[in-house]
Amino acid sequence: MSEQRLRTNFIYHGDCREILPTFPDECVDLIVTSPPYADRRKNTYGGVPPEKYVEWFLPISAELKRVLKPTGSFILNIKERVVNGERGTYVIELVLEMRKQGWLWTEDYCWHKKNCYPGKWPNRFRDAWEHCYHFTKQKVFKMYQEAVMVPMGDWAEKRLKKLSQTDLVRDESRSKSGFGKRVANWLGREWVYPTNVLHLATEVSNKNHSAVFPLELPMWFIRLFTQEGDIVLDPFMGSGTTARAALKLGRQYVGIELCKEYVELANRTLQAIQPSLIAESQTSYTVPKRKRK
Amino acid sequence: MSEQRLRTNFIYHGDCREILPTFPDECVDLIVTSPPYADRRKNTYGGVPPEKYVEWFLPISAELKRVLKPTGSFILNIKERVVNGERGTYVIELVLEMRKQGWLWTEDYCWHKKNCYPGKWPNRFRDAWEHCYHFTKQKVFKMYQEAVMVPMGDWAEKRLKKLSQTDLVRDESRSKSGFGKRVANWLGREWVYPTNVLHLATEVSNKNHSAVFPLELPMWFIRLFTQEGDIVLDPFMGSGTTARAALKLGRQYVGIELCKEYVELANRTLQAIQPSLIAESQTSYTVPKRKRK
DNA sequence: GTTCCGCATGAATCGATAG
DNA sequence: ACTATCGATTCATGCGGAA
Repeated sequence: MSEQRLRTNFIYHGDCREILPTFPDECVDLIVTSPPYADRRKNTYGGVPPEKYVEWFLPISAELKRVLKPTGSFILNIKERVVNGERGTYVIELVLEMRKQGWLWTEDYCWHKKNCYPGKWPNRFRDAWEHCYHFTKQKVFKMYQEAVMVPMGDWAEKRLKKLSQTDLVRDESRSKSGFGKRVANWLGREWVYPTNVLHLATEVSNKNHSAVFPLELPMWFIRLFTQEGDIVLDPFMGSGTTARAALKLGRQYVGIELCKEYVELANRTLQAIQPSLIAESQTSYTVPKRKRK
Repeated sequence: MSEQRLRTNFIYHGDCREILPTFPDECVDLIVTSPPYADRRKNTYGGVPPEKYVEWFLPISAELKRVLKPTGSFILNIKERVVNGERGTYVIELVLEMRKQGWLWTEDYCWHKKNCYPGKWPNRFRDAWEHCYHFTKQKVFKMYQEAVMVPMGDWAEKRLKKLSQTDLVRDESRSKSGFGKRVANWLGREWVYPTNVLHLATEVSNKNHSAVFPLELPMWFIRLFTQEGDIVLDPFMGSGTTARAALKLGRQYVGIELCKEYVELANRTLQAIQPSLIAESQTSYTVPKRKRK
């Protein structure tokens, strides 16, 4: 390719292993994704077996590292699948290998799924949590902690209800810098910082798509690691949850999705939210390779 | 040693690397422990640095595997320390190495610490969860799921308060098997199985000694993996929480603790709970090596 | 006896300072 | 430069004393 280009507010249709190399270096502020788990979603992705998972993912994480800005963050939502009665080790092996690639494993956020998948087994209970690994390129990165402050007391329970009613689009469109801090001041000391455990219910919504993560999950990380106008990438977009979250928060999204039906579904959903933004995506900027400073 | 012997309802004073080899093969039903985290508790333990942690622990886990019954379980409570701005990898490396030893990594329970340590940093939030790795020797092991059933509705929130007030000593001394189910019948309420996420607050009360994990934590696993009279081992006993939990639930405990003050503290606490049992420990059985059936 | 408030106390982590 | 120590930050909990 002669030059690398990034379309924002756009969903690429294709394999991220082929699409990502067409992106410029250091062009996105945040990556949030939930890749297909080992052996899952066989219909849509090759159904990577657990023993091949690390090998399959490493070239992708290398590209992700290239396209992420130095101060950016990469949130990887993943969980060890049960393989033959044991938790698979591919996830922790992946973490070790990504560190060898130069990623810093900064944190492991715990997503507690309040309503987890039902079932009963003789040797385990229902799995109600997943990792959200936080990788960065540098020890110093952008983090806007005030944007996710929560009411004093029971963050776990109360946050969701308050959030899903008011906090979504409107509050974000005011003056941005120091937004959270100002709220904190207004309310006195009623607001505290959250912990690294997120309590969110999965969305039971669409039947055709496997239940992926709830809108609140990418929203939380987008608030935490980006400012308005920043670019959020999801290389395994699925039905477009990350894009929806970015749009609602006034950020730009970039999605990649292999399955055409998902691309179309996501585009329809996004169009319904903000038609104008989607139209703009046709005119997004290009970045010549090696010309960047 | 000519014969290997196990004292139950007894706390050994010494290094578990030396004590464990004096135990017979396959003599305990459950191991629950929270070893000193890398570089923590320097005063009482050697303060194993992160890079030596795996090497230090592996001989211990090998002995633990030897003394555990084939149908038994090993619960390892541990958390990755932040080392130089990154999460340390010694924990996940340990998991990989223990599998090479023959352990099966059956599950990773998540302990959500409702009251985590305070603090504010530019790159992370407060750490509010820890691993409780569940290792077994076989794919089929003993698990009494009914013993930890919880009332339908909000297990997370309600369980703790109810438990800590009544559920402790008295309820345990009735007939044990099918405990949860029977209660369900009595009360005519809906009981469900829990998930693999435990919501428990740490105990801040004890002043002299670091609070380690709350009594509820070992109690939950002891209910889940043992029956009355079974033997529970904690090779890093600390102030005796695991022993207290075992005693309250009518199980036998075996503790090992390096620090003499902890041994004495634990013995005082246990004596206060049930003097007769402790006295009995002087007459516990011995098991000649190779003579067991 | 309740309820309410103040206070000490953590298996923490970072950044600055000192050796 | 690299390591060891110390101060600052922060909040859920359970206690004791007070209303």
